[in-house]
Amino acid sequence: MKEAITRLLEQTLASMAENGQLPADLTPKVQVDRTRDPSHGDLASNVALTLAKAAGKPPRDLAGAICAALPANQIVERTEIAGPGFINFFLTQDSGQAVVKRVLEQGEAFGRSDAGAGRKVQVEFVSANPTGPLHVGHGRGAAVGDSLCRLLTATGWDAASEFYYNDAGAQIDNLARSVQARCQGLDPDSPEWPADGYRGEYIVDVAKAYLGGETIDAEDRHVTGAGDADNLEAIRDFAVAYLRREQDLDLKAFGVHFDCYFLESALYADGAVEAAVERLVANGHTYEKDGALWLRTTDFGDDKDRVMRKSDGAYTYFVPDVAYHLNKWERGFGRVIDEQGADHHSTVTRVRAGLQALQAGIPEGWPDYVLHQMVTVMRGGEEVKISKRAGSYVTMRDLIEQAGRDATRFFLVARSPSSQLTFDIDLAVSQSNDNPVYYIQYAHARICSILRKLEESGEGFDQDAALQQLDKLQEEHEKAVLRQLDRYPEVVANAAVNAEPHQVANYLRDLAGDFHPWYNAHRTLVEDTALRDARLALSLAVRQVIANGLDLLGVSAPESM
RNA sequence: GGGGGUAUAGCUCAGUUGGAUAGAGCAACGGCCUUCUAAGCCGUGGGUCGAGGGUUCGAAUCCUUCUACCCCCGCCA
Repeated sequence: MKEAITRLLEQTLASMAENGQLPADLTPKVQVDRTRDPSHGDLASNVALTLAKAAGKPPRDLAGAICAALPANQIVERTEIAGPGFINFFLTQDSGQAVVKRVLEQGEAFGRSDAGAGRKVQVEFVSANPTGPLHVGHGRGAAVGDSLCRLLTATGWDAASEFYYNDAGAQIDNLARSVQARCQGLDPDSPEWPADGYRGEYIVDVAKAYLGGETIDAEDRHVTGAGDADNLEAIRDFAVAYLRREQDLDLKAFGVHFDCYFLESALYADGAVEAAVERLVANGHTYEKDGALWLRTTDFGDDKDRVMRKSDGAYTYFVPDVAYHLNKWERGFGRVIDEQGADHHSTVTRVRAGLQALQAGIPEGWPDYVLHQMVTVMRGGEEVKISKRAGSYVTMRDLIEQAGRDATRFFLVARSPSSQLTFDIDLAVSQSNDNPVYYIQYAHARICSILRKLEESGEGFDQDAALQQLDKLQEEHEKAVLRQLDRYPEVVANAAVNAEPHQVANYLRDLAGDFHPWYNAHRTLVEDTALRDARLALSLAVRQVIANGLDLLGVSAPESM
């Protein structure tokens, strides 16, 4: 609807320019906004304000001229000039009610678009090292990243989700040594405990399983514990498989699916890391110093150069990162979004610098990043410090088990990624009824309940007939719901473009907030068949949009609660 | 010291990309269930949008200077 008005205004301005009512060289940016106050109509534009100076007319006069020049159409009932020169559009009843038909006809497709035109995009998220259970921060990444994939798919992108799985490098060695120490009966306070070892209790579980000869069935690997505390290699393989399986279980419980798990070790195995290094050296962006190989990232906007190959011969993590991203580029992902915690912010410049230094034709700002700010966990009114290496933890599994999948997901996705998030466990668990997700799901369940009631009553519902009766929707509550439904496609488009799933969450809250008052004020199953049909049609539309929106967040839409 | 983020009601947070009188939930207070589900609805109170300056018809939103908090600044990831 907003677009229709925008086009109408553009036409009008173009014809005014032809008539000489406006300067011909004007390239007006037509902006149309929804009004906050219904007394200002349905939509409003500020064109008269922005063009006043160029047109050499007072804004209100110009607004009047524009209104007078507006071509005849089916959607605008009348216009008003308000305030300093806003043009307020009051839409015809038909145009406002037509959204019900669109929703019911398009069903699950309502709100989707082809803006992405089938282009490939990859979203990488979570990418936790297999050195411990997933914690709340990973949960936020999972919720945001997964929703982002759904949003991109819904807006016409060919979206693929990916988990970069770091199964090589120093932290894995560290993990193996920690498990070995536990196998040997050491605890983190003993003097022989490895430096920087993982101190968490879960390491004990891994060690017990290894010593007990347990078999681990992870998604991509099956390992049986050798039971030999001296075999560090066997311990490493077992520990990685063990923790990988734990992460699989958590992600599955969270309803998050990955199209691809990418193994860091594969980059070493197929020579991609070496090849990247050679290319960087050949391009002249490296130098040796203090026994290490450095990349001159300062040539590409970094504040200091970075070590690629340590003096012990091993590569720093960012070298495989660069090789990995080159691989993504070569796989044809013209767009890549890396969803990470803000504590990894420093890798952004570094990876981009490395990619530029490869001189592989990769655009400068590639890839995109969505960095979510840190999650603070509160329990018993106190902050719970999360430290993987120290072993203090609030795991994703705890949250899902205690607060439920839907509430946890909603909670983690409902805020702007750039905003720090306080996850109050007591609130999520003990007062879960206060969680807005139930408010939204309840609206869906209520509508389902009405339909069950309708069925019990033996009355029928003819959708085609109902769509002819939409003019019966005259209550203010109903108009509010109609206006809200009309917004949905814009919200989805906006959320996808800005990579902000929380906009969908906010919208659903608003929609439910328009539905519940209507439900309370007016019965749907009334005697008057025409009115009943009209209200049922509107209710079905609300149910559809709630289901569509919740799906974008990975949250279920229950039929009863 | 440098880089990034944030600052909006008692608390947790929105704010449609610069629009009209700044919103929601929770918390507080007062009402509403023999009616399609009360996880709901109706009403009341609550604000120097961190502070100063600037840009313009118009600023919570943009620029600038401060202040406070979070994250990063490793030959860890």
